[in-house]
Order: sequence, then C-alpha cells, then structure tokens
Amino acid sequence: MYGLVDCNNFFVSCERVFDPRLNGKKVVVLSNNDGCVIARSNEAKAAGIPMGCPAFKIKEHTDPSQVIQLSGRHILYRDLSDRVMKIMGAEVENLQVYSVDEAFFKLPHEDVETSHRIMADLVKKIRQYVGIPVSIGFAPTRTLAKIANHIAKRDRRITDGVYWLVRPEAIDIILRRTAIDDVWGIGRRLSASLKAKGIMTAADFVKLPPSLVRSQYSVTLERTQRELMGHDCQITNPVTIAHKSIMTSRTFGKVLYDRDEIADAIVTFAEKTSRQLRAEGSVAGSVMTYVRGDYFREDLPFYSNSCQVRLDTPSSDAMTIVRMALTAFNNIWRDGLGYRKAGVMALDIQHGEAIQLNIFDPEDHSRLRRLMKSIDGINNMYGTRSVKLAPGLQRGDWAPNQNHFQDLSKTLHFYTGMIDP
DNA sequence: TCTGGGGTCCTAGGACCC
DNA sequence: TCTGGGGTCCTAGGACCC
Repeated sequence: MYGLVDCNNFFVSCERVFDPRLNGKKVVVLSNNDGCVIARSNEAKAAGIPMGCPAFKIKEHTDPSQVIQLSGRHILYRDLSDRVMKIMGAEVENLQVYSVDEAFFKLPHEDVETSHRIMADLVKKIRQYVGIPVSIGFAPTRTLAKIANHIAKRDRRITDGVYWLVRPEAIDIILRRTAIDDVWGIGRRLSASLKAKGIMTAADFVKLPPSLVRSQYSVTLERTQRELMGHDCQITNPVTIAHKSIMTSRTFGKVLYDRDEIADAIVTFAEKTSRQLRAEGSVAGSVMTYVRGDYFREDLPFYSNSCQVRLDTPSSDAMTIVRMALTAFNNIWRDGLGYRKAGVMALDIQHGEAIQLNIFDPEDHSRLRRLMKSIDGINNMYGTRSVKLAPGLQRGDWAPNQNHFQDLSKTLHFYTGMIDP
C-alpha cells in the first residue's frame, strides 16, 4: 500500500503563508522570466487559467486586473517544502520525496482505521506548523495513489484531506470516472492517440490486452496499465538516491549577441552545477553546454546547439567544470546570432568516492578538494557568489526579468529560516 | 512587448566488434 | 554473380513528470 502526500497549489500556498491577503483571490506564481503560470490558486483555476499559460495570455481567460501575479521565489518554497517533508518523515516509514511538493511513503500502520487517524492528524499538523494545506491518498500502487490523492484534494470537505482507494469495487468505479488524460504517465500525445481509438477513460484503457499496449506503444505504458490494475510495477523509481544529471539553465531577460556576456552566464551556470555536485558528494564524467536562440522571434534565424565534453577524471571541482563548460561553449558559439537561452549540464554522474583516477592527469585532487571546500564554506556563510570564479568578465546582462515580487518586509519577521532570497 | 527549469526512462539506429 | 549472424555501446530524440 502506497501513500502519497501532496501540497495543494504549493507555490501559491507558500506565498499565502506570508501574505494572508492573498487568500480567496485569484493568485498565480510565474516561472523564472515571469513567463508562464506554474502555480494557481483554486480561484485562478476556477477562472479557467490553464497550467503553463503564458502570462500575457491570462487575459484570454479572465480579467487580468483581478489576477495577482507573483514572480517565483524558489529558495523560499524549498525551505517550506523541507519543513513539510521533515514532519512527514518523522511520522511515516520510507518517505520518498518525489518532487518539491509531493512524496510517496509506506502505510504507517497495519490497521486502516488507525492509519487514517494518524494521517488526518498529520494533515492538520502540517497546516498548523508550516501553514501549507496538504492532501494524502492511499492505494495499492503509485499510479492509483495519484488518483486517490486527487480525490482527497478535490473532495476536501468530505475526505478531511485523506482518501483511501483500496477496495476493488471502489477502484472499478473510480477508474470509470477517471478521464484517460488524468492518468499519471499519459500525457498529451498518448491520450490523443488513445482517444482516437475510443479509449476515453482509465477503465477503457485497463480493458486493452497488455501485450497490445506494449507492442503498439511501449513498456512504459504497459506498466502504467498494470499499475492501474493494482499490480505494483515500481513505475518511475522515486528512490532517487542520486541524480543522474544536473542542469542549470536560464532564459535571458532579452536576446543577447555578445559572446562575453553569454560566457559569463555559462560560468555562473557551471559553478552552480558544480556546487550541487559537491553538495551531493558526486562527480561528473562529462559536461554539456547548450545555447539557443529565441524560438518565438520569427525575424531572427533560429540556432540551437550543444556540445558535450568528457573529463579525463570525473570531477566536481568548480574550475574544472567551468573550464569544460567554456570549452564546449567555444565549440558551439557562432558569431552574429542572437541568443536567448543557455545551460550547463553535468552528466555521467558517479558517487565521489568511486572515482577512477587518471594516471596522466596532473592535477592534485586533494588540494583542489580543500580549495573547493573553503569556497563553499565562505559562500555558505556570506551568501552564494561571495567568492566566484572570474574569467575576467563579470559584466553579464543576462539576468532574467522578475518584476512581480511582493514587499515582504512587513511579514518576514514571522519567518526565520530563509537565507538569501 | 511578454512563452520556465529541471529531471527520468525508453527506443531506434549507427558504429563497431568477432 | 555470390556478400552472415550476433552482439555491445553510444547517441539523438521522443515521451513523460512536476
């Protein structure tokens, strides 16, 4: 039996913790460049604003003057997420954090009634201690737990935020009422294809022969189907012990043409990626840099390219990662083009202790490790980027636009855990 | 005017090997 | 004229998720 805890309208709920005036209003949180809607209050959902809606298209759905738009503050959201997960982790076994706002876990108690009471108390406790509303769903598989969680959220008043989807008869009924697009693992393309064949609900889908699902689609979809039937297939392994890749990328606030400016962004991205590697105790075997033009500008030629560089010895040291990212960048840079986005990705990640040292590599790794530890220490104490690597530029004008921050000065004193907003 | 960022898994096809 | 069979590894791209 799997439990799934999920924070409701998470980013909006975080903002409401600090500003109760947002309660009852149409509120959306915007993506990095104030580009797309990435979280909506129930009121915004009811007004028909879709997930991922570009900010400038909100007016197609509702009166934009009635919608409060906020730039995202992900450091804050991460901190609140950690608090929610900490409370959950103390009460249940095997908490597997699947994303910033949801986590799977095992049933805390054999007896359903006892479990239900514990869970209902947890929902209240999280609301009280952190201020975030959460819902919890239970079912025999993760795919079904997703559906159960959805019901817990939708019928909050009846369910107390906790819903059990266990009895086969109940599962049958719910699957008949679940649209095929609402199944976890079935996105836009697959649902369109299935609907064209008359498969409109999860119940229709479950009736197909699994062998046919596999041959006409994929093993992944067959696993989704089996999960809906109640067979645990470990679909998408949430036990993410360590990342397999780590990426830092941004859309720039405007189209850039200057090589040094973009190089400055690449250095920043590479540094951040290397910092995360070190925080996880991992090393990368290769580094990839990519650049992209502006997809939406028809007046500019669109260019997109990437280059992956292999390291002689896997590393997490900032200077190495930055050097490799710049080497890759030099390979894909083309003069005279406009660039709107770039990113740096660490790949072939291994756990740090298991490095295969290259005997031809002249670097002294223990010295480098000590140096990086010192830099991380300074940055942790005085704020990120107090000490940074300088390729001699530092004049990047690439920062994304974020024009919708609220003044928190009057509310922040409630909150002591936030550093470096 | 204005369209995010960060991940995972799977498959097909090419290069290469014996 | 006739041109095998079987395997591995790597990469690019497509699908999905939040």
